[in-house]
Amino acid sequence: MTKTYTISELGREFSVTARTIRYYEDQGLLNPDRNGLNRVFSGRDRVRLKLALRAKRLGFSLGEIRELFELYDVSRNEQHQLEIFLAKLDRRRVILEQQREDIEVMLNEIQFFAEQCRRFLHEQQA
Amino acid sequence: MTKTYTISELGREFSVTARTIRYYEDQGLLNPDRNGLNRVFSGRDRVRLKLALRAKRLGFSLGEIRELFELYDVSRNEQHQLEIFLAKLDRRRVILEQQREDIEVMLNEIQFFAEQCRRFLHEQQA
DNA sequence: ATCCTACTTGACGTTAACGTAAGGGGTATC
DNA sequence: GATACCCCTTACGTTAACGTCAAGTAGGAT
Repeated sequence: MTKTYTISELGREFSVTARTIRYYEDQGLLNPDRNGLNRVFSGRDRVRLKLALRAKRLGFSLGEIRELFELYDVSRNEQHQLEIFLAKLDRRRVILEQQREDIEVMLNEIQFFAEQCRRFLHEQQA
Repeated sequence: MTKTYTISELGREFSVTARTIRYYEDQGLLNPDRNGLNRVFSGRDRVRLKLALRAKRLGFSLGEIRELFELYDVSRNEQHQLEIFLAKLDRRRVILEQQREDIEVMLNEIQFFAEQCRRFLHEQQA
């Protein structure tokens, strides 16, 4: 008996609504079992939801996320598939590295600007 | 005579359509001058467009970007404004650091998985 | 004069990612 | 047996960020 989850349990854990989770199932990101009508989510579903939400924070669309999941599942088959997958991974790696650089720049800007603000506040008090 | 730009020049430089640039003006991110009907963009507009696009890549909405621009402009006034601004900066910093962590995790996963794929491909060839 | 090109202003269309409301089933608790 | 939850499906509504015409203007080149 591996652990299972209800829709509201997962919603609470990851701060998303049931609607969102149903939508993700609809889009092929999750594959819960059923107990009658009720969804029964596995640990695998939970991991996938977690991965999906992280990817979303990084600007992946749900379609892209599903693609990655599918490739992840299927890619143990054909060499050609693997090579395509590697290329996709590489393209995404480039984007991520660009994003990382963006973040560095922005964090620096924020810090610099916050510094300026604090200095200004100190001058006012003197 | 400081340098100016047409809408298509900026579009070319940053790989966005004229529609996008007009939309950004509409949303208060850019303030081009006019020569008759035609927009004339300043270096300041160009910088703002660049900043806006970077922020967008990081998941800022256009509304948030405008807010930051406005605060950046106005915040030299009141202390209270500055403090609010600092708080906003801090909230965004937390989000950015979360994103940075997400990216690190994802880049590691990608590298690990790519490694697996390559190993698999080598086995196939042997 | 006309043609080309770049620019303009509407205004309606589109997509993703949900929100929300309506109507209903199952169970356990008072 | 009514109340209270939790769950379900169906289906229409919403928002952001543009795309995509249509119709018109303004300036040079031929």
